[in-house]
Amino acid sequence: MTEWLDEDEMAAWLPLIRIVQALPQALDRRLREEAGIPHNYYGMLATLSARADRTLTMGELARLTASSPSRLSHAVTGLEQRGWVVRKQCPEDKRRQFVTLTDAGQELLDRVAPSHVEHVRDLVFSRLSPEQVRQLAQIAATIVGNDELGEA
Amino acid sequence: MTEWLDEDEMAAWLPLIRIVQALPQALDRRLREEAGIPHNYYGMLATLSARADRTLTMGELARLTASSPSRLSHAVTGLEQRGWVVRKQCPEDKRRQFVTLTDAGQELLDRVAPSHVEHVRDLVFSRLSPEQVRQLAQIAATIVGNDELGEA
DNA sequence: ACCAGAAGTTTCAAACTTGAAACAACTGGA
DNA sequence: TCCAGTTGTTTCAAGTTTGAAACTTCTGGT
Repeated sequence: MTEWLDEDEMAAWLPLIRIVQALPQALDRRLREEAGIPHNYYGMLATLSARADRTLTMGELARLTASSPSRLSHAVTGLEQRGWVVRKQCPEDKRRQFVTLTDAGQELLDRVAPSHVEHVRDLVFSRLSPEQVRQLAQIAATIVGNDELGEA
Repeated sequence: MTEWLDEDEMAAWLPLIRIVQALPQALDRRLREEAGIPHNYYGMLATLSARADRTLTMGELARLTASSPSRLSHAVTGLEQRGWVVRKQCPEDKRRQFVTLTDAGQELLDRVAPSHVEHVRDLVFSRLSPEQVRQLAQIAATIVGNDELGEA
């Protein structure tokens, strides 16, 4: 017997499902206008940028950005064509490929990040109390702790 | 001068961005296995099903599911080919099209819904306290209240 | 009644994503 | 050493999403 969602859960689920649908779309649209790339491409660049050497293997980057291998391969091809990342062979294990953020990629991030952050603030944090921000951090961390949603 | 995200906001943002990326993917994959349709197609059927006459216009359905007109048009074409919805002209305003969930569509929902609900519970609610569920409902409703994310 | 503009929907071409299959390189046990 | 199995990545074909442009129908002002 399946247990249905109760009233409180439903009151959380309906707006949450709306958020996971509409939030990435809103971020996507803005980033496409400003940088010509989708939101998760931006996430890939930002993830590389957070590394000391701006470098990760394809597999690590796929895991960190919750991307399928196939999707990441296509994405990196696109980013490489625009000159924002480069691929390099891993000398120790020739199956692997390194991906490195280029200077041009870093410049793109530097240019786009301020407006992106402002957008995030507008969409998510502007109307939440400091208390709610802390609650959200707790809740979101708990949800992400689920194996299927994959720990970053 | 752009204000950067503070520590608490960052602690909320990182897992939240992970959720909006990974949660729809997880729901998608399961629904593709069980029903052969993506998650937002399921959302369209469920939205129609919640109506007394199982009917909405294309525009209303697009708004309720946060879909672009173009995307909805393609989606409804696919759902129509599988026999789960039908289009009908609106007699009062011939620009509009009604979309109605068929019996076959309702049967699909009835068949798939229990496992889908269980999945949602697994991914989101299983580890949250009742208090956190209420907090999440508040927070999510506030975020969805933002105009750009569109009220349902 | 006319007609400019608005509203609702679909079509178009290009881009992105998907799972499965193919491919290449490493690993460990016989 | 050999070779089955595993791991990391790319290719393939099919399906989905996108914004813009096209199309049809309605509305309000003249």
